[in-house]
Amino acid sequence: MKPSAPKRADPSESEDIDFTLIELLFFAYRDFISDPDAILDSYGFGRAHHRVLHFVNRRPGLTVAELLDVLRITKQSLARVLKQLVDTGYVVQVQGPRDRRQRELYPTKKGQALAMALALPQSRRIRAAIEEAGLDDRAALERFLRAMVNPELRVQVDEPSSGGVPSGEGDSDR
Amino acid sequence: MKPSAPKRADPSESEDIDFTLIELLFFAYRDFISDPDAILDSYGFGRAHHRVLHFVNRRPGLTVAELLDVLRITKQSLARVLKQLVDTGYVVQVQGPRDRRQRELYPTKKGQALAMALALPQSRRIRAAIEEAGLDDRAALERFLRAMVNPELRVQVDEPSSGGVPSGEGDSDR
DNA sequence: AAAATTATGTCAGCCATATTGACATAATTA
DNA sequence: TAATTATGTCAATATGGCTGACATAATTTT
Repeated sequence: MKPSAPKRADPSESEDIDFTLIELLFFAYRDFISDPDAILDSYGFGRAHHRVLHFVNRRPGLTVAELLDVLRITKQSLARVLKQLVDTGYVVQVQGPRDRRQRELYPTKKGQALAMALALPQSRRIRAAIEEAGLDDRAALERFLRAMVNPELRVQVDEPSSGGVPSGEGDSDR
Repeated sequence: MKPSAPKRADPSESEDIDFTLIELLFFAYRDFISDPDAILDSYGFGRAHHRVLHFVNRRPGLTVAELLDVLRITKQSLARVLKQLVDTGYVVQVQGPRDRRQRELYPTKKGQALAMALALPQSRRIRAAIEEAGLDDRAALERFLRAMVNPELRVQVDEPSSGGVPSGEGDSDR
């Protein structure tokens, strides 16, 4: 234990700032999304499409409102990318069974395939990093990341796929 | 050990994808940057300003070219935000001592203060998450994040503050 | 010394993604 | 029937990226 750091007029109560981890998070996340970015480019898609496709694939059958809630973007921002994904046959919208105003979103086979292709390099990067770091306690990493999320939003983090597969799914005409 | 997962036509070689950590990284990083975002708003700055100020503060005296290299953006993208930071007195540019074409970038007191204010909530979030997760091996987390970065770029990760403080620094008129 | 290269700055324009506010339609609930 | 809700859409705006071109000053090469 160090004999109490040199007294100085710090921000707040002379609290040390963890610049190292702040910076590492920046670099790590940037490279983490660079993998799918390259793939998306060749499809004419961007990160926004990735996010939408990811969550539609992970939580098939979620409604537009739920998706907006998870992504925390506005309806208008979603509209453009969602429309493109639907038009190009990666996502289908089916009328909600109980509430016919709702549109449940499902990935098509094509959508699932792309979602997988995008996730694969990310997953590999994570796996390789865990191994390289000799991080034997994977659960601890998961707990840490979960704890980084705002408490109010942790519900979303814990609810993966919600339901089954829709009836008509094969392809989309609209 | 499970008796080999059910055979299926997976991507590549039936590799399991770690959707959980992929998603957690998304949520964690989003909330991680939400803290400074709120502060930046009140200054009329955005994330781009944050990144510039962060690295100028961390590596005082770096040149424009070095900054571009770290941020991996173009000169034109940097120009806008850097100009604003200089004009509003958060960053100063001093002519390079050896090579007078270069502009060394330094934070002013004001700039240091803002950099600190932005880093503080992020650092606190990290600290709280480490504690909450009971992550006793902080070094392992650091190794993991470092391993997430592309090997070619890890040099940058490891080189913190490079030099001393410039001569005239107190404030800026231009 | 002249020529080539380098570091920086700047202009003009484009794209992706986000925002707000307003309004329309259909379906559900009160 | 009236109010509310879920979704979609229009118009306008902001931010932060991009490319390409070009200018200036300083350094390095020839």
